[in-house]
Amino acid sequence: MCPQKKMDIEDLRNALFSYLIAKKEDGEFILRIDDANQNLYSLEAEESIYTILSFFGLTYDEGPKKEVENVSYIQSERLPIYKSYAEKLVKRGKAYYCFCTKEELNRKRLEASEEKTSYLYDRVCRNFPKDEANRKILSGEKYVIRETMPEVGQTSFRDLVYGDITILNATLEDQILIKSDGTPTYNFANVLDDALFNITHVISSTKFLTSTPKYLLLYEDLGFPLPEFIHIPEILTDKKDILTDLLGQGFIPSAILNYIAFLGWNPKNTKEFFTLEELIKEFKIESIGKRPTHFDLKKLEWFNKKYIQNMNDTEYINYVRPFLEKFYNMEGKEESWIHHLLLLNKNRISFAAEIGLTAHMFFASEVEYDEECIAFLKSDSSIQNTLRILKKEVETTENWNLETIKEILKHIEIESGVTGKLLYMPIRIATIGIMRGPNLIDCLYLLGRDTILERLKN
RNA sequence: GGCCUGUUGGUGAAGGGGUUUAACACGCCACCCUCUCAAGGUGGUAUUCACGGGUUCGAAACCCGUACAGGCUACCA
Repeated sequence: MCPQKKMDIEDLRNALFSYLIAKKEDGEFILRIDDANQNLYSLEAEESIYTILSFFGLTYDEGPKKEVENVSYIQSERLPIYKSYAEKLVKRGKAYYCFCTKEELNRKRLEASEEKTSYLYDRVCRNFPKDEANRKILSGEKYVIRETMPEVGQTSFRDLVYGDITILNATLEDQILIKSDGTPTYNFANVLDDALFNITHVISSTKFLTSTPKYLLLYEDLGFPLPEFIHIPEILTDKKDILTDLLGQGFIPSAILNYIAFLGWNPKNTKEFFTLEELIKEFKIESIGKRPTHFDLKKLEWFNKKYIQNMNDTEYINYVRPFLEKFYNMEGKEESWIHHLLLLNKNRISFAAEIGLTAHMFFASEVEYDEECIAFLKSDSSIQNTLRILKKEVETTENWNLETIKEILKHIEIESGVTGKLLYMPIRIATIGIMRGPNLIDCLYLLGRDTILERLKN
């Protein structure tokens, strides 16, 4: 994991797939923090990795918390190791010191691009005599260590998702392993760490697909056994920080995980609900897709709604209540009232924060009618009479409960002679202020006698 | 510029030469239920698989081109 920006949806999906593959293969899921570049490091980002992984139940078997044989999984603490391996490669003739400056290289690259040709490092330092190189280094001259790439032939590997990938060696640059400040490049550090930690399955974004032959060559030069390579498709989104947003809106982790599992994978049957355990059982590397997928909020909302519907009442109340309390002041509200309100919205909301919208009518200090309401109130001559009777009935009702409210409605029906929509809609508009909402009787009950009389004043 | 990968409805996708008049799910639309909305139920929603050629008795599936998209081509990760 990369501690440069907060974990987002694609990082989570990648972690999920890695987790599933590790469990599937009876292996270990290892967390490594790739913070070799301290300039780009962000503490907030690193912490988000721990909190999010644990929040989603993707527990790692090994990670930065423990130290194993004095080796931490945080790269910055192991910088000397990379250097020593690079030196080893130099000794074996698989790598060499290079004294070319950035300026020189940039100039050459620019010239090449002006001529519309590609530039690969021209390998001027490749055949530098060793003792002279050592002399330069001793005298304090800056250098990088580059890998000696083969000039002819091709390099192939089998990706478990994308199949056989072949790259011409002539297109490979003598890649830098150790930068002039002595730190390893990302590519080198990763390959070395993966090898040193005996990583068997390298799962990464398709972004690294074309770099993989380079990694492969590094494994060979280093003399390590090759891992399996699994590249997984990109997730296309038009927004950033989606995950933070989702969590803020109260989306359920298991619902997010369930949805995310389908981003680049599917069970090849029509099953759609999966727990993490079921995913472990049914996930197959062969079923990972090749094409980039779009993140679809609507579908996630549907999943989340289904998860809400599957909760029992207690679970549900515990889930949404914090959000209700965040939006509205619960002072003086009875427990049973809060529960009634919450439950009334159980199959109306897609995610917890939506309670803020659906419960609005019970907390608004005043109701404002929109044009549709106003038009309706004028649509029939019986309406004013209905409301007049409603007011009278409410005023004379002592006990305010679902039963008495039902009776009130019955009385209005008899006295006014109207039924159906013409009976209910005016009451609905006059009390909750909108034409759409939950069951009227429940609404009236929750609103309470006083609020209703207040709203019926005008 | 070179190289790699991908392209099935608005979205996720199944299907890997013939039972496909392209499954299933989201979305959307209509209807039913109903005081309204939501939920639930029923149905509709792809003149056909990016395009053009080829192979074949037969192609969404195999091959070749083209287009488009993304990635790599950094002393970024």
